[in-house]
Amino acid sequence: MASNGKRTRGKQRIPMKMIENHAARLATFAKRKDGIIKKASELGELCGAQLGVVIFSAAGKAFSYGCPSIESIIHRFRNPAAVNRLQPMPCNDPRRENGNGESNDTIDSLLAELEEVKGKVKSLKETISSMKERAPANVDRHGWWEKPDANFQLPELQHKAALIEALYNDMRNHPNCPVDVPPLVHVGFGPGNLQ
Amino acid sequence: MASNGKRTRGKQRIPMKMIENHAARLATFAKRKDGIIKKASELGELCGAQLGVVIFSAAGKAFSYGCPSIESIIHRFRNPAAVNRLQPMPCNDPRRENGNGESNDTIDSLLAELEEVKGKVKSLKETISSMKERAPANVDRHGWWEKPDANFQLPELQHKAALIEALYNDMRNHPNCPVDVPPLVHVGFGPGNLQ
DNA sequence: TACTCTATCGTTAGATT
DNA sequence: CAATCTAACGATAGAGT
Repeated sequence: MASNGKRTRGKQRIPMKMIENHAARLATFAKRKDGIIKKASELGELCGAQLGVVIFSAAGKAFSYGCPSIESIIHRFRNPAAVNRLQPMPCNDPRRENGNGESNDTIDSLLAELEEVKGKVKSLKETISSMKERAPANVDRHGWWEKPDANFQLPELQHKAALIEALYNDMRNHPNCPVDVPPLVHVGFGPGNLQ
Repeated sequence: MASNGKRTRGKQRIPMKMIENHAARLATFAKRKDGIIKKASELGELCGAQLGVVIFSAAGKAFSYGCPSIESIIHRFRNPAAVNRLQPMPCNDPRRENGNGESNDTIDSLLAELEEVKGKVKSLKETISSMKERAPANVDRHGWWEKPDANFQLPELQHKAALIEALYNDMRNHPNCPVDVPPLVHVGFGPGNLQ
């Protein structure tokens, strides 16, 4: 606890040199490795760039990220002549066989690919989390945007209705929305009804 | 100039999809490419990690960063055995089991784990697909369940409204729903209006 | 076109669990 | 230890030059 009233001191500036404390160095490595890989995936998505990142921890563990794949990036980097034939993997490339353009012939590359796929799992989970942001837990047994199933009870229906109303009102109040859209009538679902 | 008194609007959130505007895409590419390379150099410096980044712009120009060099990173990634001699192998590293670095048991278990994680990726992608099932592409720039942003135009709003109406009707017709819930009035959004 | 300037957003250091 | 939580710091979208 900081000496002032705040719960933490927040992010602090650190000198740009090897972090001496072992635990702090490992923690920073894990966070920043994830941060770089996220930035890399965003650059690929936003700008249509192809790029790859390979990171070895101080302990020697390999991590990688590649768009469309780390192997394709290394191959392209090594073969500038092939630069203009980027999107599809060349048909005569032996690595085509596993469909991902990646050769699996060393344990290191397997470990790296494993980390890469685990990273995908993480980012997919983050995607799902952001999709669910408007969804309180009790409505989230399946996902509030789905058709309610037979087990839905009234409180859940009311909650779901409130979320749908919020979406509808987002629409109604949108600047490009025609002015005469009426408010949503919510008899039977409003907080004052059928409690 | 922003409509309020401020000189700029500051950094604004942008959707994580290909930036349509060509100039904006180039500007973002240049900034973010530099940002990633800076982050990479910091990770090397702070944590003693070895890492490399290779980036191809959409136009095909290559950029790279490596610590200690991009070539050494690619070489190490491709030739784990050679580099592993330079650093002590961690005691819990599966590669220790076999002096030649290629235990079939290890490879088999890695392959199995890889398949397992790939299966997770597949099921997560299916989850996301089912979440998006009601979302036609033109409304899906962010995800129709999100609040519409300022760029939404009328046709998208109409489409979004139709989807919200469908949800509302799922509610109304649900067996546990009170019978007196009125139909959603959709003047201004229905297919016959404001086309 | 590339550089500068701000305000805001996303990242992350440090503490806690 | 890995995950979570804050608040501060650093990266950057958009506008201007």
